[in-house]
Amino acid sequence: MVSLPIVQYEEKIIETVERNPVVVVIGETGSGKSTQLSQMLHRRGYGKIAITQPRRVAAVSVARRVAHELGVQLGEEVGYAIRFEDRTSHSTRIKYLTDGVLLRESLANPELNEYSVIILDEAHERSLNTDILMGLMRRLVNIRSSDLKVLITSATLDGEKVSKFFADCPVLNVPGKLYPVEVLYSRERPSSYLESSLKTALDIHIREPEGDILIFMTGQDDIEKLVSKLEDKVRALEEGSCMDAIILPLHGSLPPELQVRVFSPPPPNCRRIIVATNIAETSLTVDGVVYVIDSGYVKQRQYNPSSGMYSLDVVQISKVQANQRAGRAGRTRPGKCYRLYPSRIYNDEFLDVTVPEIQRSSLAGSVLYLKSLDLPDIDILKFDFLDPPSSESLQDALKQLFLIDAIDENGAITSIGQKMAELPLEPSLAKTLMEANNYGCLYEALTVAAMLSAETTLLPGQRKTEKKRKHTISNLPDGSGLGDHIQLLQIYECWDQTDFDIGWCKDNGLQVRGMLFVRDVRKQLSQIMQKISKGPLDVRANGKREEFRQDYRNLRKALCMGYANQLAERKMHHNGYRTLGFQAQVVQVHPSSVLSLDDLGKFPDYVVYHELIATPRPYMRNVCAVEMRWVIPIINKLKSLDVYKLSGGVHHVEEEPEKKLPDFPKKDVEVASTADDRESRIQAARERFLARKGKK
DNA sequence: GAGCACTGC
Repeated sequence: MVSLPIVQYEEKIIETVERNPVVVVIGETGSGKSTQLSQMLHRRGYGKIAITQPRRVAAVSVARRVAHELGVQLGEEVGYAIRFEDRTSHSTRIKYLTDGVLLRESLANPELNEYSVIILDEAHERSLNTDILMGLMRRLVNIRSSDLKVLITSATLDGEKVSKFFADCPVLNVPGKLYPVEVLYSRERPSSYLESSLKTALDIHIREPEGDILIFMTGQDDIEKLVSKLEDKVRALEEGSCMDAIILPLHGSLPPELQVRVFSPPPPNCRRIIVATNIAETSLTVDGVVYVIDSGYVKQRQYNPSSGMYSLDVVQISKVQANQRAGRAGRTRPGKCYRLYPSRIYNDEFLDVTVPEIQRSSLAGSVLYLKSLDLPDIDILKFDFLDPPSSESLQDALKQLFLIDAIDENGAITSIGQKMAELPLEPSLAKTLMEANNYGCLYEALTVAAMLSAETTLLPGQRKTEKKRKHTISNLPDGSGLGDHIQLLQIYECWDQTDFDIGWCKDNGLQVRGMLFVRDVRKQLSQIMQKISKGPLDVRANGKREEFRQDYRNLRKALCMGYANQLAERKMHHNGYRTLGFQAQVVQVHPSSVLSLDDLGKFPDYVVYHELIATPRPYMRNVCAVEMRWVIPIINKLKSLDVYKLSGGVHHVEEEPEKKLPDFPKKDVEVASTADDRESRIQAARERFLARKGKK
């Protein structure tokens, strides 16, 4: 422990913290910042210390290590708090928590008086929650100037910017403990990064001394292709010409038991070649890696506020990401990083920092959260944060919130909106629960909301062999033809009837972890509903359920009210739909949907959808049939909407258009926002094209 | 008739 670089800087750090309310600490990998900063401040007698982490596992493992170093029982002086699990007590002085948990805490106590020190760790990852916390911290240090210290840890390329945001606070540099990594660039960008990765990996395997190889690819498809090509080539090598090799895929939808294979060391005289997504960038650390191959690409989910549509695009990584990837080669000894792009691309085209999540997500939930905090001294609409989102994105959020009565026509939060903010759900689902409580179907709505919260983790990732699973398995219910929400409800109820039998999940191809998560979420939502609901609460299944089962009318009505901004109307003579938002989109029901056709081969006239996804064709994922008479009042409300009033009478569009993408190295950023959008769409299309070419 | 980077309250 004494060998950690940060220990030598203790005096300097303490001195700087004593003199300044905010300090930025640049601590590279291996500096020990996550475990040591809190202990230093604790030793100097500061009161309760909160340290946020973007990931649950990190909060738990770092807390465990600190407790061990201090020789105390975990949960006593040192503890952690993550969703569903609070291991702290009255004696806790050092508390590790996920940034989401700290946001929840500040909902109950906006001044966070409990803490003397708040450390936002890994701020350079720019998670949505960390960005919001940074905005709140800027306000908090003014209000609690005498008794609060804030530390923010970040990466080299971002430090000055964060410092500027906090009134030019001091920046301390703490070196990391990485071995040198030699970076090698390609002369030009390869026409196929898959082939290029293959060739580079084989070259390393044949020529270079022992040490594992880590290859960064963009997704499961490419990983599987590369793994099988590598296996062929390695098998074809002449026996005895070089050491053996095992090839391991690593990505998020791999079942956990296959993921952990990368943690067991290879047999002697054998090299491991790990082909991974960016899960290996931060979430999982593979020991023994000496060579890194970096394609320079990543798959990124982005939200388009003008269409309300998500897309998953292959985009170039940022410099911070490239350096993080390279660093994975130098953890145990000096290593090499092969970048499959020229240094010119790195210098001129890569952004310094990954585009923050706040500029890539729908902000309905965040805006509702901030409004519910009721901070008179902060202008939410200016989003006075490190990288403000576009005004278009904010207006989209306001419109959504207005349509579900979370805010009134002047943009002020309503009492129902206040309650919705308490629920750890996106606003549309929170509203669905509130409506369901009125219609006597909260019991079912809780299940639907919980199932949707876990949706992506329910089905296992081996889709090659089980492609048509959803349709071919007959034992799973089909939503009675009414749509995917109803199916999700029915699936959970089947599981409930087996007394939550693990074997039942396995038999039906459902991820056990995912289903257990659903049960936890459901319980949590139920408890919060009990807390915030003053009137009678219908959380237990009671009699009269049978007639309800027929068509789930009330539940579908509640969903319709909750998803008021996610409605679609079928086109006259075919099964395409037109969304009823502000910019009508022509979309299709996703082919995986269980929504059924009527006798004439037609889908229902109206549906609500959980999300729009461009893949690249536009689809509605998770749809539910609703009735026209429920939809009409919503359409009328749509007509009455006045965005100008919602935004508090301020024209934000004209205000600061150049702030939209502050970090793009493009010189011609001062174009109108529509042209700007077009530009980025063209850019995205170009990258998709390149990525497709790479796959061939 | 078709597809899914990674987190998290």
